[in-house]
Amino acid sequence: MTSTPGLRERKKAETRQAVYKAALHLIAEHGFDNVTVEAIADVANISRRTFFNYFTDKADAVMYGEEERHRRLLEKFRARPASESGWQALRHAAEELMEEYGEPDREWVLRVRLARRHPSLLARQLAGTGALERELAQDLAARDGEEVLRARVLAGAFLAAIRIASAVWLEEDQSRGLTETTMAALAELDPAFGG
Amino acid sequence: MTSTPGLRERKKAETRQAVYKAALHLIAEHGFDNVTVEAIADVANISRRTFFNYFTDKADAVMYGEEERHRRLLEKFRARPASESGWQALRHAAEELMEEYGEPDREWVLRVRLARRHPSLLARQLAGTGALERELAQDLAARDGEEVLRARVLAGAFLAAIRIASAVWLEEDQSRGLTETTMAALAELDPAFGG
DNA sequence: AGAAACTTTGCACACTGGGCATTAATTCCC
DNA sequence: GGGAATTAATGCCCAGTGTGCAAAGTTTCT
Repeated sequence: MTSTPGLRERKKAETRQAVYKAALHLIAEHGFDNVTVEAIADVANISRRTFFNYFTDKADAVMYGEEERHRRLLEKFRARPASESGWQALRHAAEELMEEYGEPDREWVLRVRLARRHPSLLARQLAGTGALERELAQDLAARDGEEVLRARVLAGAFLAAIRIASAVWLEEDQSRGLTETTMAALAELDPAFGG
Repeated sequence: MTSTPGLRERKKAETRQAVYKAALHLIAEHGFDNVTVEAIADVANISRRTFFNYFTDKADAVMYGEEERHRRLLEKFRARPASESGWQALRHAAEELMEEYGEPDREWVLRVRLARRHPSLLARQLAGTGALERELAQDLAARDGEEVLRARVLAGAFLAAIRIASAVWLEEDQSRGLTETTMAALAELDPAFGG
């Protein structure tokens, strides 16, 4: 796994990470509209111009963490044994993901809170989910030889469920753990896609 | 239905409509990035500054049609008899909606195509769906006395299904009609939410 | 080491979004 | 009907955005 990504690649990854963190924390503290790209670039030690080599805009930078999370989910899903149905694999992957990060991943909480309050962040978040939906659907179709339509509905419903579980947990009901709430949301779909 | 909305209100509605159509058609023809707000305002016979009194940005203007569609869906859903389950009411509302506009509502097709190609439009579209999801969930919870979590998952899965059906129909498979495809997508969820 | 490949940066520029003050239109009420 | 009050449209201004381009700086390859 730790082959040679090359110095260049490594530096790029570090910079991207630095910009993301700068964006997230600055914006969490001062509000989306009160932070300029320049301020973010500053904290990340790059020029304003370079910021735009990494991200298309502020929203993109703040929501980069979601992308990473999506990549992890996809990896975990793909690593599930072929004996599981697509739906089971998704459920297990989601479970693993939440165990991997601590229950409340602090950065994730920040992102979700910000998205809740700022339309352009919400939009970015949902757009990212849309991309993930397609990838999952493609894999699902390959895995079970499902119909395209069913595979996409399955992926879409799955992502809707985990997104909603997060929202409900975060803003309404933390009496249960996040994992528990998520599993409960997914359970609602079991009858349709097979437990 | 044609009570007195007042001249002022009527004019505002007309202007909004004019701006929306100008935005949609200009952008459909020249591409999102090749149309300035000024150009849109120009066609709609208002000043650039006034444009921003109606919409926050270009994406907002182009996607206004979706908002209207959402309002219609919500109305139809609310008008369904209380004897139907929430899920049934949603299905019937969706069916009615598609009958009301012609099978392929030309503006809708334009919007979906544009959204497919331009990230910021896609984001806007999905954000709009998110808002609708909340409203539906609230109504659903009131209707059946469902759990909040279940109501939201139901609404989320429903919207995912119709969105996906549209996408699949539009870009992959027009051998069936759009309505048929949508109903097929919803049918995948029947086992979870009751036919 | 030196050439090739790639990245960062500064600069310029058209466009954006919104605050503020002014002008124009509609509504309200006598 | 007409003048005051409300609300919308506009122009001006300005900080901020996103991107093309070319120069300068790094890393990679041999």
